[in-house]
Amino acid sequence: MIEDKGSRIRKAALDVFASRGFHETTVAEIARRAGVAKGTIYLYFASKADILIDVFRRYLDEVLDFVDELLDSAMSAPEILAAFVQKQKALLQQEPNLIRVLSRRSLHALSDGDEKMVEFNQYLLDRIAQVVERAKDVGELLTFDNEMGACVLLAMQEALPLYVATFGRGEEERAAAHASQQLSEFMWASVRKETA
Amino acid sequence: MIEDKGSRIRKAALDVFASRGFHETTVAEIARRAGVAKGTIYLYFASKADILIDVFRRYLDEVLDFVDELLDSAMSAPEILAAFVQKQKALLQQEPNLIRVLSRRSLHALSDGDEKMVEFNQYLLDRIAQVVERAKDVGELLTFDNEMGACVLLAMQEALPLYVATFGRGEEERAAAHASQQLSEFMWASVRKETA
Amino acid sequence: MIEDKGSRIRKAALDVFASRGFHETTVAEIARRAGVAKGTIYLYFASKADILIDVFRRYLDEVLDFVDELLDSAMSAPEILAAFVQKQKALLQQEPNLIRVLSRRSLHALSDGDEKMVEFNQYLLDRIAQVVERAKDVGELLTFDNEMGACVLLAMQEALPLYVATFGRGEEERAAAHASQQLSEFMWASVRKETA
Amino acid sequence: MIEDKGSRIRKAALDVFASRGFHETTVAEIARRAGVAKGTIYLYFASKADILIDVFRRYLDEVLDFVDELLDSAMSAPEILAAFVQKQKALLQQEPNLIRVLSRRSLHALSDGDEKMVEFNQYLLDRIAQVVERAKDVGELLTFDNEMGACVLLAMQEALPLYVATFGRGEEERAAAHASQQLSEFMWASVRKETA
DNA sequence: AATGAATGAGCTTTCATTCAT
DNA sequence: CATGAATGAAAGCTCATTCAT
Repeated sequence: MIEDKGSRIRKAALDVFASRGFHETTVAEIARRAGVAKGTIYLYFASKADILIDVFRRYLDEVLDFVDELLDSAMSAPEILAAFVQKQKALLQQEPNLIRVLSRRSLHALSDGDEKMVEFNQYLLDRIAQVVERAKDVGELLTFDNEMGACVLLAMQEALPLYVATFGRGEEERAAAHASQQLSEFMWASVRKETA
Repeated sequence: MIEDKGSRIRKAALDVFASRGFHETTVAEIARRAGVAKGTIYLYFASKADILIDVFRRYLDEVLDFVDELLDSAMSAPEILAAFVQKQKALLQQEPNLIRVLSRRSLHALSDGDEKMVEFNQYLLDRIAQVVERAKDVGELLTFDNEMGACVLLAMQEALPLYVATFGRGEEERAAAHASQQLSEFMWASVRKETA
Repeated sequence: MIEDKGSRIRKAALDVFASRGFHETTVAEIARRAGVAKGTIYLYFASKADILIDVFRRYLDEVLDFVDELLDSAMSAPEILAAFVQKQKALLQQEPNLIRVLSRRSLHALSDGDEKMVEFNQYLLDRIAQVVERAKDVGELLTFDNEMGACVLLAMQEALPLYVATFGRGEEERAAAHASQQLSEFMWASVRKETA
Repeated sequence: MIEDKGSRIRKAALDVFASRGFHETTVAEIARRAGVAKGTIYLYFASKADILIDVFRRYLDEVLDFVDELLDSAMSAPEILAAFVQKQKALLQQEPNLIRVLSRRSLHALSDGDEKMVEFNQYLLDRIAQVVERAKDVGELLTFDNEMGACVLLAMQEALPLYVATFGRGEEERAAAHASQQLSEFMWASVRKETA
């Protein structure tokens, strides 16, 4: 089964972006890794930046679709949060290099990276705010600004790669599992209403 | 009183890094903004990257010194966390562009940025873990991995610029004040032991 | 028949090196003269210095190969010396600018030029010393240190461009012919045994 | 006895030119070595190139003056040639770095190096041609073009640094003495009339 | 006379992108 | 669809020279 050429390029790009960073990666290197000619890349992507954006968009779309499903389900807020963290962990373990590219905040390496980042964050934060909103409705949560709550919950995700990079050298797999489990608890603890 | 030329360059660089990003910033632009010749920059900094590193190191040193003071004080854990957030807010409001450069995680733009970032994080996380450790000793905290706790608390800081950038457009000042107040509460909520 | 692009660049570089010198020559000028883009040069040569080294190596290889042939032949010492001079004259007339680049000792303009020059000289002097050795065996020569004899014979070659540059302005062709004929005689005179 | 500052600079420049080459030498390095400020150099020399030219001119003047004396003396041609070589050897041994700067043909590193070199050569070759002329008058020499003869004799000088650099590594002193003695003999041999 | 901070022109080299084949 | 030779804009950095002190 010959793999789709676009995917080969995306995969190759992700690998090189992860190990060298966006600016240090050359199109020639991506082409070499993907086993195609330099010119071929431009048949599938408009530019080098476009490859990165595409990777992000696909990742984001998957996360967003998942969040949509969570919202449609009958799960409780802590369950949703836990599922969210699990989903993220699963994605990152399925494509380990994604963690490095996301954690490098590679989008910022783009000249218009801020705009795209803000746009992405908008989508995601809106969805998270909805989870929070609903949880509040059933009296599970503290009183706080939903938007800020969403920001905090999203920001906490960064703890995962932060922990892996800082304390998990050499045993990334185990560290990620440990961190993700703890992260779920922290997320819930930060928003739950204190029990009487 | 004529301002120190090194500071002028640092300030100019911060401004341009903030608006264009590290790689998109040219040394010529920094020089123009600082009102000095291109060559002059190299009398004060070894390279373009060196300017960024210098900005980071100064920021980090200030934060670390402050954390050291907090640890030497007799403050309680929630007070320390609040003070920490306040300090960060103060620094960022004193130099608003710092927030953008830090949030861009510009260091990652450097080829050896990862190493420096990890090193910086090490310092900071160790200090935060100490706060956590002490609070635990006095029975204020939940049981959790100190290191992961520190990661979470540090990661949550990112919520501040995230909120400002996403929801505070046009009223950064007010947004930052609001976010920082909320952030303190979230931080404490995420680690405190539930009251019976 | 379109000329090989590498040769076009080599030729253009030789021309500009000859008129401006190595350091005063810019890659842009070479590109302009060769009718290619600046970047194209780097598809054929690793660096500006590499172009010069390549020119030298090709010249030296041709001379060395010729000397090898001479040594394999049954020619007498004076014949070999004359042939050597003739060969050099031919090369220089075939590519007049070579004379200027060689006489400028452009290799010395390279930071590691000395090492390369010494290496080149080693080859050449060893071969010349062999000619001298053989001639001595048949009793044609004065008694002297072969190595110094080789140095003198090689150094004398410089008289050719020296004469052309100093006294042959405007009639290089004729001057070179005259000088090369005289040079052969001088070379032989300097080493032959006096006839009784 | 405090040394003249101009001499200190000249000496320092000669040392650095010898070890690094003209273009690789910075004015800052010369200043450091001479123990003066960068700006001070420009009180004594018009430019970096001017230092090199000055060194050459002083060397050349000394050689030319010496040749003038030789011509005024009653010495025979071979004696003059030997004296000439001796003089050159003496100068080079008195200031060993001079040999490296001269042999590097540093003047060629100047943009207008050729013009100066030709000018210098003109002076010198004219003087040498006079020696040759006189020797011919008394029937000591072969018949040949005086100018070419002068070129050959001058070119042969290069054999001295060539020998030292190629075969005298580590024992420059001894190599120079040996080479200079042999060189005198070669010079005379190349022009003397064969004795019957 | 001496200094050295400041200047800015100028250079090599890289690499994303194009397009003729 | 695929190629890869060719392009040329762009940028960091050096360093000879100047000049206010």
